[in-house]
Amino acid sequence: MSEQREPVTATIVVIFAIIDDALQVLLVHRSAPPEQGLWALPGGRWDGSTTLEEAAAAKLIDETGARDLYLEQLFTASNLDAVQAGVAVAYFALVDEQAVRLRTSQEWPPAWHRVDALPPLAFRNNEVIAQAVARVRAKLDYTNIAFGLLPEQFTLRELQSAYEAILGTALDRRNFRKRMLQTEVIEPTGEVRRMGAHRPAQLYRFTSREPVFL
Amino acid sequence: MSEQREPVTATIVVIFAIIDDALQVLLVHRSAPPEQGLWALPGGRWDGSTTLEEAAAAKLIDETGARDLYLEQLFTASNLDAVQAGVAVAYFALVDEQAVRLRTSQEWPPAWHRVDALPPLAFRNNEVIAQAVARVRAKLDYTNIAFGLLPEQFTLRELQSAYEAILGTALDRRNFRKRMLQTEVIEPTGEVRRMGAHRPAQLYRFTSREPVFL
DNA sequence: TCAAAAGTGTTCTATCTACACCCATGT
DNA sequence: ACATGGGTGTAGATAGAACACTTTTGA
Repeated sequence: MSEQREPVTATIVVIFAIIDDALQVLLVHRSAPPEQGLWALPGGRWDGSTTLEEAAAAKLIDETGARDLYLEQLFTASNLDAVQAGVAVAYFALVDEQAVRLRTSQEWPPAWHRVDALPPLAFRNNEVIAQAVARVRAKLDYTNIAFGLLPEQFTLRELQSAYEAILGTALDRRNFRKRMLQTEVIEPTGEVRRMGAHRPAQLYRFTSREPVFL
Repeated sequence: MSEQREPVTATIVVIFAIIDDALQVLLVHRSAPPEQGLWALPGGRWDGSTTLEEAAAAKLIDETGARDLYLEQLFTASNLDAVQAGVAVAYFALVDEQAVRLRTSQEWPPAWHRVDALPPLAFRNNEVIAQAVARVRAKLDYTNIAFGLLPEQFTLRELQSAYEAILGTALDRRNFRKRMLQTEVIEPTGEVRRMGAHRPAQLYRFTSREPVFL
């Protein structure tokens, strides 16, 4: 019998933001083997000194500089890379791009990539991202998770653009407004935003910034 | 700095069956510390020589003797027990009670317990089971996963009883039949079952025994 | 006064819910 | 013939989808 090393545990995080009216994901450049030179999801070894969720949150804050973000576990995969036995616990996160400050020190800094135009990815990160996108799309329908993607105050148009970017389909303005208000996902703040030569837009906030099922 | 041991990885399985018109879960008795004497979900260390899913499936077959079962990953928890750092990857499974042969050799053999009347459980297995029940309930509505709980052929009444046992609510016979047939989840086999002094019941099968979304 | 985005209601359609009677069989 | 569970259709309510014009502003 050969000596068995204990399998390693890692966390990886799919970080989403809406940028240029598109759903984008944060990728880092691998500067060392394995899979050197490819883009990959941020992640790292877990040493057991925190909970998994705390480790994922720490990674997220490390990459984005932002706090109070939406973070949810996706699934756990074994043997994502063939180098050594282990599990990777995948999370996904939703961040407001305006609250993010990426690290820029390295030669290849982390960068946003549209989910519909991903570069070649390390390991099987394509599948992880695909699952994450599917989960977010599904949850848009029956939860308020969009709060993770938007600032404290926003116009209905901005909220609808976020939905459309994620779902990849156009939505009817009137029906969208009706649903958001009837389900009490959002409420008007009373303030308006003046932007350009047209009627000012009412500003809204999420009635709750905790996850809520509709 | 203290020496860090690599965190351990374990799989645990919530095995469901419909027994006596109730949703029941398979528990094993802990004969050694920690949590000695309590009931717990079956599970064990993962050594990395297989995929996680294979390890969970092996545990399931080991406990039930049945194959071709429905198995799905639930979530991964860290630090479920306080003894050593580690992660537990939880799965849930749906089995047809008629296909199960439990091990009976031990003094305290594995046993079925109704999910609405669980004994004191080791670790935080209550939470794991609660999550599994919630997942199964939700998926009954928009998938065909009930195929995991039923034999090849069954009457509509048996299928409905399974749904009612899981959801904990009564369903309308006519609407239930309509939905099952319209969505093509099941189809009549042409055979009937004679049971007692009344009209024989048509037998049905699932149109697919692979997971399908409706 | 014009351009540009914000704001607003109604009709139609599809889906879900509620509900009661006849049918086939064994004893 | 009777008791038992199996089988079936319709009407009302609800939720979702489609759709066009008026308002407010800055230039």
